[in-house]
Amino acid sequence: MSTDAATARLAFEVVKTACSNCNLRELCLPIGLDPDELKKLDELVSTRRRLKRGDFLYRAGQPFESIYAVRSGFFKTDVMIEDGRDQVTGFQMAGELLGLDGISSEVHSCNAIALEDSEVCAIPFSHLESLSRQVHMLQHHFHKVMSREIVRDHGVMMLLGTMRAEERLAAFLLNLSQRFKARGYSPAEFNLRMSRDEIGSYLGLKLETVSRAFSRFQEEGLLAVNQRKVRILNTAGLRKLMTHQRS
Amino acid sequence: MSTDAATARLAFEVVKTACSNCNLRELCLPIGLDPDELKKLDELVSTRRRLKRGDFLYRAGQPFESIYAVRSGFFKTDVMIEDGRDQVTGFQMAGELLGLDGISSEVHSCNAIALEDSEVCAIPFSHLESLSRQVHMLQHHFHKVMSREIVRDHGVMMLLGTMRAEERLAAFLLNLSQRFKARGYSPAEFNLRMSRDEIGSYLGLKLETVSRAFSRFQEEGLLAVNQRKVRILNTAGLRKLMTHQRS
DNA sequence: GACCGGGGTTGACGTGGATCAAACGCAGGG
DNA sequence: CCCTGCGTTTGATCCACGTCAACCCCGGTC
Repeated sequence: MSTDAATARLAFEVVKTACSNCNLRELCLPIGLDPDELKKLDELVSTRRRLKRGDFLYRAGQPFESIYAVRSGFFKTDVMIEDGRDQVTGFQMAGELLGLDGISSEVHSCNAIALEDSEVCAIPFSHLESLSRQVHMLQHHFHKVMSREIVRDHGVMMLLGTMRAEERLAAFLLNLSQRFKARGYSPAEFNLRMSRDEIGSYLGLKLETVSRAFSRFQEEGLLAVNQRKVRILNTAGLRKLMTHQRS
Repeated sequence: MSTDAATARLAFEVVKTACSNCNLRELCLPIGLDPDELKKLDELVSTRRRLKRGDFLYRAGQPFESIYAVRSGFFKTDVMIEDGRDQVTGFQMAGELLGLDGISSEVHSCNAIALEDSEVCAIPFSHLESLSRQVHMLQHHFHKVMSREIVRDHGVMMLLGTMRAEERLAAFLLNLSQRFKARGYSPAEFNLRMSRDEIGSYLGLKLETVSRAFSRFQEEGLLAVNQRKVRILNTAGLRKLMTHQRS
């Protein structure tokens, strides 16, 4: 490879991947960093990966090296046990991190799969650790992100352990809505990137139950559904349903 | 307070709380630290707290300042929603950390309650962050601990989302057994520190269902139960049951 | 030793969601 | 244009677990 070509390619990538001009920086790792610190982070986040719908970002069992920030697109993560049963553990959208599960054993413990054409920034974990030794804000923010993931998981445990089908779906939809909103999209109208089956797996329900709950919400005027297109008509109604004491 | 008395008390506490001579150090934060680094950690872990059965270590909503290492005893953590439903999110025993959920919002997001008389080491979080900027192994190990918590939560999601009652209980008992074993206790015979109701809350089941599952295991010769005393008679049988394809 | 209370067990019955099955609708391909 | 296939919807039936209720067991108290 000629030096010129290499330089050009490099320059191109650096511009493209710079956290400092990424419009997700307020949602992603760089929160609260000053321009100087941001520049250091830019150096760290050097590689990008494009994935097509259905591609695996990583698989359970593969060695862990990097965590990934979703730059665009949509992912799911799932875990599997020997007998073939699997559980979707989360859906990730722009600005969210993937791969934190791999730190503990240096091997990924779940699969991460693109639900639509997507792009991620790879962040070599050892570099992240060494940079976060220098940049306090980065260190602290990274800890917050991991902690937030734990809190989120507790919420899912609550949902799976104590809520009934319609409450689960309502909670799920409100959560999606709020995350779309945080990214500047309409909180009321969006396209689901996942199938009924994937929603069911996440919520601990069968796809038929998910479908029926959607139909019921529609009958009750809470939302309009057509395949994967969802429009929320009554947010308060959903929220009320979610916290509704059983009978 | 006289200087002598203060010194004496201090010396006493330092000895008592020193990670360097704690027999849990291979299970807890100090893993892999050299003697020099251990000494720094000793300085950090300055305060201990004793709790009686039923005491709250912290409550949801309280400001987060420290994480806690269980030195002896047994805890549960739970989250609650407005309508009063609650979900036990975990049980913690010696060497395990409590409070990681509080990092994300600087407020605890769950309750931590002692299930028996217990003792914890408080680790001021800001100090931990600054020490882990100096001691790479500590930093790395702390990240592993947080990640392990995430992986554990995914396991619970799997359990709640896809397993049936007896599979859940089997998984729960095997997990406890393995953790007792790691601490030098018998993996086959132990006392449950939690009630049927608390087990049920953790496993997403009602207490009657838990009780029935225990009885069934006993009938099948998998274990001997008497109130909270459990003896596992057939580990392989439990393990097989756990992964048993439904139908 | 009688009483009491809280956790645990067991039984009878009800029900929410799983399962099984059929049909629909939309996208892609010939 | 029709055919094909997959994801979704809807209906009928089933069953695992929840609910309700009685009873038991054990430890603590007077």
